[in-house]
Amino acid sequence: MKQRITIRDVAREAGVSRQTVSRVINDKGELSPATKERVQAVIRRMGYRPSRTARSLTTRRTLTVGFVVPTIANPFFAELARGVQDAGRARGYHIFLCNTDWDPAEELELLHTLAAQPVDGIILTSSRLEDEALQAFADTFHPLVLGGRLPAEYPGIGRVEVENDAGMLMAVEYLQGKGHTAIGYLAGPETAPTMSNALREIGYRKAMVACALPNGDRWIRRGNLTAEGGYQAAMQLFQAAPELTALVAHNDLMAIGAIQACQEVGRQVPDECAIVGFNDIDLAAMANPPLTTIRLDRHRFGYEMMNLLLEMIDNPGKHFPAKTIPIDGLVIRKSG
Amino acid sequence: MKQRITIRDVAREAGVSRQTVSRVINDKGELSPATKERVQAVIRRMGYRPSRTARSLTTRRTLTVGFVVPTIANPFFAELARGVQDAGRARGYHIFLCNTDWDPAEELELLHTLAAQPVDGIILTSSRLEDEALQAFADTFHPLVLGGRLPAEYPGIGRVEVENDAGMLMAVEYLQGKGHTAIGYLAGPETAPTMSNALREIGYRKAMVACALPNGDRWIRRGNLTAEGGYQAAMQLFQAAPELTALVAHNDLMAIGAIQACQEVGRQVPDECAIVGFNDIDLAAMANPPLTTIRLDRHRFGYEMMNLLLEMIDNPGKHFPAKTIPIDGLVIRKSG
DNA sequence: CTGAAAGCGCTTACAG
DNA sequence: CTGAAAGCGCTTACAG
Repeated sequence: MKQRITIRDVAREAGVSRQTVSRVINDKGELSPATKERVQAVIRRMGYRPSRTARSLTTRRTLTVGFVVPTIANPFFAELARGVQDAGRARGYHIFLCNTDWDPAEELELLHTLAAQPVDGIILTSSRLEDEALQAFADTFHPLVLGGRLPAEYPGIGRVEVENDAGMLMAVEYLQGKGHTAIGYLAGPETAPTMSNALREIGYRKAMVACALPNGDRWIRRGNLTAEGGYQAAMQLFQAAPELTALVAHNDLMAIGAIQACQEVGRQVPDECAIVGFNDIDLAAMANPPLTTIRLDRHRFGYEMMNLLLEMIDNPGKHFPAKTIPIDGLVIRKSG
Repeated sequence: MKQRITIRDVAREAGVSRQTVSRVINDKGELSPATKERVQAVIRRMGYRPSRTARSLTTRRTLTVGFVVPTIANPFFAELARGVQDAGRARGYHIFLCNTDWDPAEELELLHTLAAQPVDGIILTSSRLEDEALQAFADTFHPLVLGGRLPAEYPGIGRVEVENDAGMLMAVEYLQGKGHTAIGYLAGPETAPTMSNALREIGYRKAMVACALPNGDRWIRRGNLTAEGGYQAAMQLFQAAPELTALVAHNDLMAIGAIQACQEVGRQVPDECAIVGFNDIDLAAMANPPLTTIRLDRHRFGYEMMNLLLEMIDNPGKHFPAKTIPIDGLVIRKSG
């Protein structure tokens, strides 16, 4: 790398002190227009860019946040990431991307690494950590924003939740309206009750009860939150509960896998098995048949998480209530 | 945030100088086992973690690299990102994720921002920048690794390319073997000849010539590199060239969109229109019908880019030849 | 085997 | 409106 141009070089060249240069790059304090302009000209000419590292050391701000997801290869989290970045960009924030692969131990390790990085804050989605572990971490580092799960309030932890119950109710009511009574559920792996998988599954169970539909564990099968996982869970369900005429999936990827499973066992979608997804990822419209799904604005979700984090960074110690991302409604396409 | 524990605190607590603490955390220089152990105990007890920022300022290493993609919402780039991260993890490297949305101006701005960040190196995929702009940037900052495009060799620029020609030849030969002679191409947006879109399109054209098949612009339509883009390009092609019996797509997402288009115009896949994708993203197997596609190991691609970058970081000034990621072959499923 | 000094490139009070 | 001094938390030579 070439010899770095520092604030000292600019100062010498412009015939001012380093603080003056600092003032013009930060647009802070009173400056005579003349010197300001002169310094700016020198900066442009020399191609000077202040070192973020040096700046971070004194300001204790890194303009960097950690964004932790199970896996960025899942389009849902990728779309979330875009929202996070867009919200951060205006403030000059950069994003450290981290994947946990759903492993709680890995997740905890990552959090500590990020804290030492250091970052100004962390957005943690679909955490698999127990509430106690999260709180212990928050005691040593904050702000921390949790996306998609909803533990008890705790200082230093911001929460952004999804209206899972409302979404699931929409899905089940819609299917019931179409005459379905045996509606199964493709669930994610089993987790503690405040984690996102569980939250959505609870939504399904509540919805079945609210619609006075028979329900219980026998119409639920678990799988990874991928198309492959949905395929396998659906295959098991067809075996165990052939009476099912409709399936609601934890997410669109699993729903796409379920379509695949129907194809394989010779069930026509939607006539012999209706399928409803959740999230409405970009790909949902391109499934075959196109997916009927509950729409959640992923970009907005990411955007709100980042905005909350930024507010927490700007107002240390202040408490913010949990934010809720509304369901945008049911998008009716061809699968159900 | 709590009061930071610094090397000074540890030194005082352990009754040694700061340099000694520095030596034990970096495992560098001679230390008596006794002091080493004592200092380590204090570090553990106090929960000390060295500040990366401070360390970066003196070492001029940030253990951070920039990873620039058109959009992480495309699963191909997301899978690449996993490979990059996995290669970096062992060395303690973190990844700054950046999206350009295919905009060259945005891309250039991002590169400069990353350089000022600063990062130890940058991986740039599917760059839309002209060779001159890339070289001018490399003059001020390196190492830089380019993925998927292949400009002339240039100091400070590492290159990792994909065997587009071989892949396209496989696809076309396979289709020809199935009796197809009218094989269309779903291309990405038009770009300069060294950019990835163009490279793959050239591969298709060469393959058609090599197979002595009729070809030319009339069997090519462009679209965005998304399922939606593939859908639209395919619709145009069905209109303009109904004689086509097979379609090769720039990537799997576009191929999935093409299946959608077939569905819409009532063409059976693969009987009335065979479709072959490229990359074999995770989702390809879950398309309906499952996608026949050219397999490229995305994880390996990402991994190799990061490894090359790491080698360049470790050996400044040294020149490395372009790496080539081989095609893993044709994966025959149901769409073609 | 261990320590004192200087410095990385900035910003933050404090003067004037 | 502008500058001199100190400091952020480390590491890098240099001594001894």
